Amino acid sequence: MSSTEPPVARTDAADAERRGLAVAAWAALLQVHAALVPSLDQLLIRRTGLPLRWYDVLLELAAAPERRLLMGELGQRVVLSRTRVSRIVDELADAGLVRKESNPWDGRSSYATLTNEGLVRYRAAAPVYLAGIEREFAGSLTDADLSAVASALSKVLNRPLQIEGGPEGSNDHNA
Amino acid sequence: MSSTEPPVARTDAADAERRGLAVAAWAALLQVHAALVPSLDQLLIRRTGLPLRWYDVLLELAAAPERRLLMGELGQRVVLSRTRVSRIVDELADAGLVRKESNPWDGRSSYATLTNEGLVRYRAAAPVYLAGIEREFAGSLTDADLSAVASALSKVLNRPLQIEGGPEGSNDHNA
DNA sequence: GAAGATTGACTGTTCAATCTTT
DNA sequence: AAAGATTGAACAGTCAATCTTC
Repeated sequence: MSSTEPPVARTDAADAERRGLAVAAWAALLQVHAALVPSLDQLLIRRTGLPLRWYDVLLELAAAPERRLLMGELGQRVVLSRTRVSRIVDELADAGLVRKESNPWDGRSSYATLTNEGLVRYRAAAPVYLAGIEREFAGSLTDADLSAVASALSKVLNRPLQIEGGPEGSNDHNA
Repeated sequence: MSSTEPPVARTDAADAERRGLAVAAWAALLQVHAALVPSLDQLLIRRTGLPLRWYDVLLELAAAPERRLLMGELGQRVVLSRTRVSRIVDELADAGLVRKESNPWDGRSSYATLTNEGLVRYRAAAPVYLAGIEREFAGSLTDADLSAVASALSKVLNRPLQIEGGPEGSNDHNA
């Protein structure tokens, strides 16, 4: 197994330091997420009546070409399972913020289309959410901090999915 | 860095750019979390039988003075609600990895104590988790990236909780 | 039979009410 | 009555099975 290792072995000390750095960064990410997501969710609900899961969907629809997307496309953009998209769009349709329309060219798929009221509600919520991000997250950080975080985390995302090699079990947790 | 605020009001253009940076960093954090947490959770379950929520609790107990913590302390360290700590510790007790003991000096509170088996299982799981973090997260990043992420996100955490000023509603979402 | 989507049952989390001890 | 913790009911999210259309 020499191919994935540096040409010269790292020292144990360097390895330990590297691991400490990795854990510190990952732990901080988890804690920030755990602290801020519920807080921003509550903020949005209090001030706009929209929970975060609704906001995310409305955001994608508002940015889409005809203000509509196929359910599958929508799921990909919001990083949601098919099941969850289905359920959330149902909630939004009940609330009148989204309309479900069939696709005339392919009867299997269907569109989620933003209604006028949905657009109004989204536009009212956007500045609240942005202000929340600034207040709870970005407010503590310099522009350089923000750039560093964005660029580092983007690298993580743009990496081809790591598949674990091994005999046991399947790992299509994202299927 | 004489102050965290600019001496003169920012221009609209600078504001917009700042907001874009903040949103990009926040969005990247959410996406990394959404992609990696389920993946690491599955990895841990497949290879060690411990779900991530168990691992987090075992980690804190293993690092604690007598390998035990009051339920409340435990909740604070893992960033979990009282209810959830209670439920997870029950699961761990059923599995024999933790023991619940009463506090002789204060009958209201109770300790969660790591059992020998719990310690063994934790020690077996730790390298799996660390390797997962390196492979899925840190592997894409330089040491400088990791330091920048850890330092920036720590600033967010160490900031005194932001309380929203305003007449409406309470905001004790973390009570 | 595969793709797109939905449904029912199950697991996990949260909210409000409760119990006990201080 | 306040602090520490737990419980039951409601809610959200996931997994496997299903339905329809291609």
